[in-house]
Order: sequence, then structure tokens, then C-alpha cells
Amino acid sequence: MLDKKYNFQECEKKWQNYWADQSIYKFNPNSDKKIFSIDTPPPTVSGKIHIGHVFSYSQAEFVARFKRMMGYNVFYSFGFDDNGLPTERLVEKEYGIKAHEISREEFREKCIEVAQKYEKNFKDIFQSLGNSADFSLCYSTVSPEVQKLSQKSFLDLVRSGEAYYAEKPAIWCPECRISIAQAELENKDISSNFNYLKFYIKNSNEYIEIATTRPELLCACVCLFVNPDDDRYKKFVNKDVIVPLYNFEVKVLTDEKADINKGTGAVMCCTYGDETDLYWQEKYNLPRKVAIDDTGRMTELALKYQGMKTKAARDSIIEDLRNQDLLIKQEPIIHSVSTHERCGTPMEINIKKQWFIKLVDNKNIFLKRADEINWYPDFMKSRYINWVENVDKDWCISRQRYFGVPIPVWYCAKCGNIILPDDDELPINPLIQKCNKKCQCGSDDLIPETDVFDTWQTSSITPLINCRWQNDKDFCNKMMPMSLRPNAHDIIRTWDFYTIAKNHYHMNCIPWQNLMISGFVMADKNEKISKSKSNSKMSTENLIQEKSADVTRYWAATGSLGKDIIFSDEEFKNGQKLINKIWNASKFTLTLLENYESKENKDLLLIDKWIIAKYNEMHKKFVDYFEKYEIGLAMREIEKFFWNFCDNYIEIVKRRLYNPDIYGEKATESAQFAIYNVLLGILKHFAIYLPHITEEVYQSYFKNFEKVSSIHLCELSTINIELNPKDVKIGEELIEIITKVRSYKSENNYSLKEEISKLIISGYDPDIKLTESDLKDVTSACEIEYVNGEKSIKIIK
RNA sequence: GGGAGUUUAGCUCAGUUGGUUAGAGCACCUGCCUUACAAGCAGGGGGUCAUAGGUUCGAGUCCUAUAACUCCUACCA
Repeated sequence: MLDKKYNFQECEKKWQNYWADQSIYKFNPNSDKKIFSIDTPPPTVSGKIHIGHVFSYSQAEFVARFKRMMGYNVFYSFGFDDNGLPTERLVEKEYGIKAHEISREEFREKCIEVAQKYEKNFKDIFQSLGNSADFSLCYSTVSPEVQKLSQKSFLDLVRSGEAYYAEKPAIWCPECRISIAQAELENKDISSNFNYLKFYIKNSNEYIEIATTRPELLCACVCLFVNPDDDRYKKFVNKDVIVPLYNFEVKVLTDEKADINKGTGAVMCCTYGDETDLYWQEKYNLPRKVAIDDTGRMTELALKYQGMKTKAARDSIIEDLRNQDLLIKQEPIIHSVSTHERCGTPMEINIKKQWFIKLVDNKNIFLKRADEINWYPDFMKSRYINWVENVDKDWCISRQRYFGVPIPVWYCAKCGNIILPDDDELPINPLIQKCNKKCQCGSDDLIPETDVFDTWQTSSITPLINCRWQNDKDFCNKMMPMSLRPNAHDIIRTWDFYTIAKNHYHMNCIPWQNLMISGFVMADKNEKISKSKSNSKMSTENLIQEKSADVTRYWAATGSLGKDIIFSDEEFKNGQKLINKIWNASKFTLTLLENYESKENKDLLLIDKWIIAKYNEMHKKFVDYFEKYEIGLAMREIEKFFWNFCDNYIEIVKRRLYNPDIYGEKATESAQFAIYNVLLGILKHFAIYLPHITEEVYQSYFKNFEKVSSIHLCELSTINIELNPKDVKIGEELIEIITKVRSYKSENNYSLKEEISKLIISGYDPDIKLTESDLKDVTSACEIEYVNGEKSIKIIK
């Protein structure tokens, strides 16, 4: 029988090992069962697993367990997203170096080393949480197999024209020194100054006032714009003005986009200060001037400021403007600036020849694809729609970095032609492997591409990886589209969007039928969890060690779908209480089942049928919630039922079971049938959330009867007995009477076992008599009398 | 500026298609050492459902407006 106290440290480890040894969660591709497949987003290897991961990944884990116990053949994979910038940054931090300071190969080696270290740590943590992914399906995005698929994806898109090579303005991060995609931008409020500058009209003492936040771009000024309806400036239109400090001339032009009410109404156009500059450059075919280089320093165009970082140049230029009486005034402002989400550096615009994947032309298709997917919760779809409608740039996938999937391309040094490898050469690194072809022009002087792919180029094909695209056609057809993608709402615009786009291009279908979006963990109300907040109190390892994996999982289950959750000690306390209660209730119940022999029972007592009916009701609600991915609400149903089972049902029948001699075999077997099946059912439902304690109880008793090697392979179902709707009604009436008696005792400060000589019941269903012996036991009533009249009870002490 | 979400008890939240007296947990108060559990059990107090209109026999639920908070997106001269 069970120990007095539940020892989670021992049990959790024990069962985790058992599940691994017995391959309990292994996916069987040959099974006849219906497949439910989960496309787990591989966590980015960029540091520690934090409580936010635990929350989000647990949500998916609960679904995997639910589907498994509902009879599905669950494909639940795992992976690590270990190529790309996040991992590079982690390596730079760990070694205190910068990637460009050591050789490319040396840096790659360090990346692989660090990635492996962290992946082991990630895997250990997920397993110590009782994660039921099939880790034999684990992949890493930098592995040769995945690189091959990523490169194959690229080559296919090049051939179909969806990927193209072009020299055009792209978003550039001067800190990371790479191109980034629109999706990687994040708005940030930055305080700055509006600087009012004098642009003198050529050969005149008159000047136009210009307000700018970026005076360092003066050297790249190509013209001024005023609104055509702005009366103040009409006389200056088409005149030449002198750019301050630099003293070259530019024209004053008109354009609708110049806002009369902003700044002075006149604006300088520099290629490229921002998006509007880009727009104007293209519209009016203005000269392209590059003021800032790849590293965020001023170019030779800036003359004496050359080599300075933009911020320093700005300060220095303002100083010079002031000294030369060209600065009229400064106004402090706070404005929102697009920054690189990974480093917070304001973006610049840069022109390079790079690889792009078409997005803009196919926006309508991507919007239609979203309609084919079930979004949970539904309103998260509007975020996707909102984003896709706003996309105005194709996806730049070239990254000027080292640790990523190489772009498999050579360029002819003579004619600039692009040369692609054959599919069977993949994966290939053009920097190492020589091209075995010649250019069409006959030249064999080929230049390898040095850039690598954006990490999302690879991350966006996780469904293809999971479905063994290119490796197993039958399997791929069987699996595609996958059943479910779970992720948090922050990556809808990146991961979900790119994956939908890629899957459309490659498979001409949606990647998954269902999308489950979870919320974020908040440190406090309105306060996101940040590194400074993520103290040891919230470290995943500590929580598992101190509170147990089951309790941590319990907390992760308490949220509702799509909503942020506040990290709360309270919910951990509730979890601990629940575990304790499950243990005690199981321990007690099993003592009542000591001589139980499992068999069908068609002759159940009314109250025993009642608890089974309640159980079946609970099961249906539970399943309904789960089908909608409302994991937390489902858990509430089983919790509610479980406490009712303990406080009412067990209280009612325990005396019957204490005394089989008095109540007879039939009554005893009836109660035993009910508690055996209901407790087992309760454990099965809880097993989704609390896999360890439920397995412990299952293994120490139920397995002998059920003959299934783990509770996690059992099926969730109702308990099939013949029920009469009246059974439930009378059960409820019995509880009502018991509550009234308890209330009477409580109000009179009696102990609940205080004897009462007579209980007079009126107005209840006559069949309430069928429960008389249970009622007598639980109320300690010596006699019960039934009378006609209003619904009420009377107690004679 | 555009979009989405939230607003129900002191706190955290349920409340499915409109239907009796609006629910739970925590906290609080009062009892009870009951042959599983005091980390337990029983009982109790506490809400103008953000505000204002409207539809309806009937609104926490549907419609319109307003406010506050949060998130996404845009603006970045």
C-alpha cells in the first residue's frame, strides 16, 4: 500500500526513467490508430529555459497526453533551433569574444559546442518536467539532415521564382551587422531632439527651417519636400537651397507626403533615413547616397565626421551647427523607433545584393490560408491578418553571419550568373565545397556565397522536417497537414506566418489544421517577465526541485487559452494541496479496496450510480473543453469533481465499507465497484497534468487489474453502467439533506459525528428511502421519518 | 491613426446558444482533533456584473456610445 507521505523527489525521477526505458511515449508510424501530430516549435538555443517556456510548452504537452489517452497515435516531436544569430550571441557572451575576431571555422566549432551543452540542459529540464515528447524524433536545425531540407527548400523556391536575388534597400542592424526582416523589428520609444536647421536659399538671405531628428544625415540630403498646398513655402518650390555645413545645393520639391502640421512643414529627404525617404527615392528617382556604413559608422560622404558612430556624429554635427549659427532651436521629443528585436538597436536602411522570398505578391493567398486553419483562441487570427495585411517587403533571408545554414550558391566572377548545386549534393557549404559546374559563359571562376540563411528560413519548415519531406513520400502525405502547432502569441508574425507561407509554396496546403496560441508569463500585473525579474524564485530548475514537476505543471495549467498569466505562489500552494489530497484519498481508497475483485457490476446502489453519473458528466465537460484547447478549464472540472468525490461520496460510503458484515456483500461490492472505477478515472484525468503522482498510484495498485504498462497508455472514457436520470436527481437531493444536517450541526457547534435521534424528511422524492442506510451513516441519525408536505428537514436532537 | 483583448466578491478568475435567488478558489469570520488527510472537514459573510442608453416578457450574456487598462500594428521629417 501507499506510504504515509508522498515523496516526489524519489517518485518523479523513478517514473521519468521508467517512461524512457519502456519507450512509453514512442511514436509508432505503423499503428492503425488515427494520428494526432504536434509541430512543436523548437526552442531557440539562446540561454536558459525560463518559466515562460515551461508555461507555453506545458500547454502543448497536456494536449499530447490528452490525445494519447483519447486513443490517438500521437506524433509529438521535439527539436532545437540552434543555428543563427541567437546562438551566436550566446557564444559571444559565453566566451567574451566577437564572431569576427576569430576565424569562421573556429567560431562555428564553438557554436556547435555551446549549442550541444545547452541542448542537453534544455532536454534535461523538459524531461524533468515529465515532458512526453518522443525524443527519438528530436532534431536540431543545424544538423546536416535539416540543413539539407532548408537548402532544398531554398533551391525549389529559386527554381519556381519565389526566391530571388536582388540589390534593393533592406533593413540593416548596425550592431549585429546583418540584414533583418520586417518581422524582426520592434518598436521602442526613444527620447531624442527635434533640431531646427537653416537651409539658406541660394544667393539669398532667406532660409527654410527644417526640423530633423537626424542631422547626421545632412551629407546624404538629396532634396527638400514641402506640401504642394503649403502657402508658406510656395515661393521656394523648385529653388535651390544650401545644405548646412556641407554647402552643396539641393532642390525644393513638393509631395503630398510632406505633412503641413509636422515640424515646420518642410522636410529634408536623405537616402536613406527612413521608409519615407525610400518611397521618395523610388518615386522621384533621386540619387542614392549612403551616409552610414555596415558597422553604423559615417562614410566618407560625411567628410570630417567619417568613421564616427552615428550618435557621436550627431552630437558633433549639432555642435558645429550651433557654432555656425545654423541651428535655430532644439525640442526634446519622445518618438517611436523601429529597432532590432534582438539587440534593441535602431534600424538603418542599407542596399546590398541579397536573397529574398516573395511575400508581398501573395498576401491574399496567405490570408486565405489562415481561414483554413482553426485558431484557438479565434481572436488571435486577427493578429495574423493585421500583420499580413501590413507586410510591404519581401522576406530578406540573407544574413551576413557564420553559424547558420549556408546559402548554396556560387556566382560567376565573369558574368555574374548564379550557379546552383544539384539536389543530391545537399547539404553543401559553398565556402568549403567546390562547385562541380561551370558557368554558362564557360568560366569556372566561381565565387561562393558567404552569407547564411535567416534562422527563420529553416525554422519555417518544421512541418516538412517532421513529415520527412524528401525522405519518405508516403509518410509525408499521410502526415501533412499536421494536426497542431502550439506557440505563444509573440511569434505569430514570424514563425507562424513564415511557416504558412513556406508550406503553401512547397506543399500547396496549410501546415497544420489547428493553431493553439498561449499567453505570456507576467512577473506581476502589467509587468512582463524580464531577465532582472527572472530571479531564482522563478528558475525552472529550482521550482522543479522545491515544488516538484507536478506542481509546476499544475501552475502551468491554470491559465486560460491565449491569456497572459501572472506568476503566482498561490497557485503553487493550491497545486501542493491537490497533490497531497490525491495522495491521501488514494491511500485511503485503496485500503477500502483490499479484497476487491474487479468484475462487472450490474446491481449498483443508488448513491454509487450517482457518483458514476457525476463522473460521466464531468468527463464530457472535460473532453469538450480539451477539444477547444481550454486546458485550464478542463482541469477545473476534474478538480471540482475530485473534491466532491472526497468530501461527499467517500464520506457517505466509507462506513458501509468499514462494515461489510453488516451491510452485506452486494452493498460492499457496489461501493467498491464505484470507488475503484471512479478513482481510476480521476487519476487518468489528472494524469494529463500530474503524470508522476498518478503513475505512482496506478503502478502500486491499478496496474495489477488493468494490465496496461503505464497509466499514460490507458484510455480516458466514461464508466459504462445503466443509469436512470432519476438516480442523479435523488443523489443531489441526498446531498442537499446532508448539507442541511451539517449546517445544523455547524451552527450549533456540534461535531459532525454528533448523534441525532431523529431526522424528519418531507417533500423529497419518495425514492430517497433507497439511500436510507447511507443517510443514517453520514448524518449519525438513529431514525429517519418521512412525511408529506413542503420540502424541508427537521432534526430532533 | 488602424486592429484585438480585458473590465464580474478584497485578490485570481469561471459564467457555453439571453432564462429562476450571479459561481469557484484564495483571503476573511465561526465551529469541528470525524477510525485518509488540521497542508483536513463543516458552515458563514461579502458583488448596482466598468459607465450610459437601447432591443427583449426577461440582459453579466445581444446592440450602440463612453471610459480605463493591456497587447499587436502604424507614425518615426
